[in-house]
Amino acid sequence: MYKVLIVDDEVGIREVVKKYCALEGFSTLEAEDGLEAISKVKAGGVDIVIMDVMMPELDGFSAVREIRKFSSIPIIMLSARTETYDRINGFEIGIDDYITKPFSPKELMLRIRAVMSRAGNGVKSEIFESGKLKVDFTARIVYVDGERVDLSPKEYDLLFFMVKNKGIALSREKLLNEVWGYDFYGDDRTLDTHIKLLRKSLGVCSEYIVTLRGMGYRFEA
Amino acid sequence: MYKVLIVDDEVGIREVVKKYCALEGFSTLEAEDGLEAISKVKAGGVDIVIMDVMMPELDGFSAVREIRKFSSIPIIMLSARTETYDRINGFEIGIDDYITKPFSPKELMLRIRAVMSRAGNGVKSEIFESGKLKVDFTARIVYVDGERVDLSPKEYDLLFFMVKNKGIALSREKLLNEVWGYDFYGDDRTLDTHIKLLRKSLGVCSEYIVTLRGMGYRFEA
DNA sequence: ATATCTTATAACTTAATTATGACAATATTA
DNA sequence: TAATATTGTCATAATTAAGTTATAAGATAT
Repeated sequence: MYKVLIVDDEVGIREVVKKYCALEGFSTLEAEDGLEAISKVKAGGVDIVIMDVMMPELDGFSAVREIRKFSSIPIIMLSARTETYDRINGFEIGIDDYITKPFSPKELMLRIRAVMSRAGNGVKSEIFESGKLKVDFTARIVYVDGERVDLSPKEYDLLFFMVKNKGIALSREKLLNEVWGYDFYGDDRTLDTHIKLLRKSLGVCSEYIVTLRGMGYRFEA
Repeated sequence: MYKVLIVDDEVGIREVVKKYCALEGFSTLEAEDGLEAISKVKAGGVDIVIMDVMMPELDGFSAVREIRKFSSIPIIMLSARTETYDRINGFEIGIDDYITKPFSPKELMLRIRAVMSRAGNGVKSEIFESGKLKVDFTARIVYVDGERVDLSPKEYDLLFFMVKNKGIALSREKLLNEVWGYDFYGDDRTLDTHIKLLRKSLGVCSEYIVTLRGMGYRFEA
């Protein structure tokens, strides 16, 4: 069943949206500010977020920016303003639709349905999957054996580069240049260490990273 | 460098896409309507087109139809509608991908890259194959009789050099210089030993390495 | 055929490369 | 700012490969 997270500091707005969601057969979850919203999305189980722009603690745009760091969940913004600035800004940070206050609950429901179907049918994430490993490049999420695995930024970068170049022998130099940048002149063992960390994070999938002695590594899946 | 032609009548959208292209290292060109788009594609130098459907003068679909008469350039459509009709119609006339507004620029960039790599920027393996031996230089993998064989770095280097110079008589001196380096003054038997190891690894394909008594070796395949 | 030269092989020693754990420096987040 | 997580460095261990030596096997020429 669809779960909608309603984020607004005004309880009146939350109640209205909640009521209409119930009529449509969606279950709901509420949050009073951006921080609460972030932790509820992180906790999982949420399918779509309806978020107000103006809120105490953490405003809507900032909250979306945070959420987009770890999730590609559909987000619809509620904005009191109609200016182009908001629209552009919103799309830039990755919202899926916006609606200006005052809005008719009917219209909001229509938008929810539209975004939902788009998320399900149209827009597909770029995903790599092989064996027990699944890498969602769009959401920046990695699953090992069905379980979600948290990787550090460098681990992500390293894994992403290797997966994108799977089956290709990658020299240590190439990896350092591409993942760390051409201006990195660090320790010889830095790459080893991060390969070690990545392998540890990947658990049973660590074997996909093959050591090519005297050369570098290759990702095989 | 990649040049992206952005076709949209809304300057706001053009600006956002332009900005993200810059972040990705793509240079951009703009057009306000279909007619302008056609002439800019005709002028050349464009690698990919991002085009809105709804535009004055000449709409996106009509413009694509025109462009397809003289060019197979990758085209991604921006559509405000989600209806199936648009999708089908779009692919029919030869677009490469479509994305519905509102869209996240991040996703657009992913699509651009996907279309780019599909258009032929993908990595092709450099492979040598003869009889029962197959050498994948890109993956750095050797197959003998369909089975994968693990070679040590020196074995790889030696094999790669011999395969690259197949059919040519290679003196011991030449081999030592090229594979070991001009500064190597080692034992006389070092080369023998590695030829032995390589032959052992190659199994039934060991006969491809022919001994030229008093001279060196030749790779025959 | 056999003396002589060249190459092949096995066993061994040395060298090089990668993996790892501990820690310090740095950046992030609450 | 304090707490936390991430990144980079270093010393050292583990692993794998390379090089050397002695000897055997095989070719070549006389």
